[in-house]
Amino acid sequence: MVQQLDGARRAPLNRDRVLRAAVALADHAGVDAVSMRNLAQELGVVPMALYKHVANKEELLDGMVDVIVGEIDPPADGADWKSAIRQRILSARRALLRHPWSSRVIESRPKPTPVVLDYLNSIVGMFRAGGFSVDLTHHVMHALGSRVWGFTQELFPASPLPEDPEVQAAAFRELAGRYPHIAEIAMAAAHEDESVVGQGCDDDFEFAFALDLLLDGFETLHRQGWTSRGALS
Amino acid sequence: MVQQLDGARRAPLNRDRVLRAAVALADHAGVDAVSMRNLAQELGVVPMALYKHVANKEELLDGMVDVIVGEIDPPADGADWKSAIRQRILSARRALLRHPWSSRVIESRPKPTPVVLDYLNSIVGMFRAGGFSVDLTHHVMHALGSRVWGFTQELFPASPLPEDPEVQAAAFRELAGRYPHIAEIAMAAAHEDESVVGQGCDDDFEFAFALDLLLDGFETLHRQGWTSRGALS
DNA sequence: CGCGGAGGTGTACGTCGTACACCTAGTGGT
DNA sequence: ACCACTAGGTGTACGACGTACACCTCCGCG
Repeated sequence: MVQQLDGARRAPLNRDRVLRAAVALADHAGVDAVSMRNLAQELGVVPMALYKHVANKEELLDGMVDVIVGEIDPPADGADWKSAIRQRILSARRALLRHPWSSRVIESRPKPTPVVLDYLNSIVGMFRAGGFSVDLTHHVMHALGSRVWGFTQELFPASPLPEDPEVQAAAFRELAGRYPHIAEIAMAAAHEDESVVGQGCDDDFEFAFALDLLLDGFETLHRQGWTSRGALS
Repeated sequence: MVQQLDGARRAPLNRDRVLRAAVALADHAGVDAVSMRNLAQELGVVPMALYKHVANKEELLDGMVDVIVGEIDPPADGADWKSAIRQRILSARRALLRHPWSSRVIESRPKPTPVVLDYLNSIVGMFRAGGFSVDLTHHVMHALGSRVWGFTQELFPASPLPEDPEVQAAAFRELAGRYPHIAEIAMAAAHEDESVVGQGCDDDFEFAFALDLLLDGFETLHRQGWTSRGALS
């Protein structure tokens, strides 16, 4: 029988438990709270114990990304390339949004893990299966950039609006004075979701807008038999 | 007269000198080397002295971004919206590339400084001056994302290739085995610049490719009188 | 003359990642 | 039955880091 003489003996750690705990910690306490020390405490273990399962903190972060990538749905087969890729990327986006810290972490990784490469490889494959030339596929992947992950950098990182409508109005007046054009489009966003100065933009809409713009562009180029030869200066 | 009794008395620091020194330090030693301690040493001063000119490290980083944004050319007037914006963004890109660390730092800033808002405001204004509706301009800015700054996230962060061609070939064979689609497009990139396995991609080409794809898309929507009303589900 | 403030100093604290030596319990070989 | 080996967990320690706080030292102004 399993020995548990002196109280409940902890099941031994393993890489997977460490990574999942790290993800959970980041989810509910923010990614900044993910220090080796905090994480160890969360697991009821001394900090150095973690190093038996991950080489160092960088590898821990890589592993956390892998966990998120693991949540992305597999490709839907039977669909045309465009909607298949669209669905897949939107699935990636859903995974990312479940873990708001993950886009920042993904950006920060200096080199892709095998799991990441698998994902990218499969996206590339979907373009190829759709009949895209190697050449076009290459450039198209670049054009997608971080959007393959389902996110775009926020230009205005959505600072939470002040509660007091008085203060809010004042802040807005100042904005309008100094940055009239920004104020104008901020207004438009607010009107769209019919609140006074709403929660800002509908991020999902913005994402889909940009994604579809790109995919449509890709489709056109593909149909035209675009090659980089013709485009080079 | 200026006192300099005991040897050359250092000219007093000021915010600007601090920021410029920080940029210079990041340029030649990498952004990770920009610690308050290192920076202070570079300026021949004790770490805490910096806090008389910058509130804290976050503000220092903000200031460094401002320095870079200050290097972006002002809008070229007299041109149509499309080429004016194109030029401006490519100028931003040139500024960024002069300081390779800056895209990472820009990404990391939680809220935009006035200088950044000025830049964004002026880009928005350029779309508006081109006749874009407030509505379309808004979405178009989102679609641009980090590309207004002149960068896209690198999906494959360009790890320096190993010197030894033997090792290089082996690495490539493994890549080809596990990630055939990626290998394929990597090959294509290599062929384009006609080296065996070249320095990888022509980033400038990739950037312009994606930027123009977007700008063309924007133009089409603009001409069609696109509004978000019609696009909503 | 004196005093206030701008600018620079020195010390100290808490946090971080992690190197290194150590311990411990369970396993396989003989 | 023994012992060596090892995977996993511990404890201590070091050198970064950002920065709070008390202090000093001038300069210019009244």
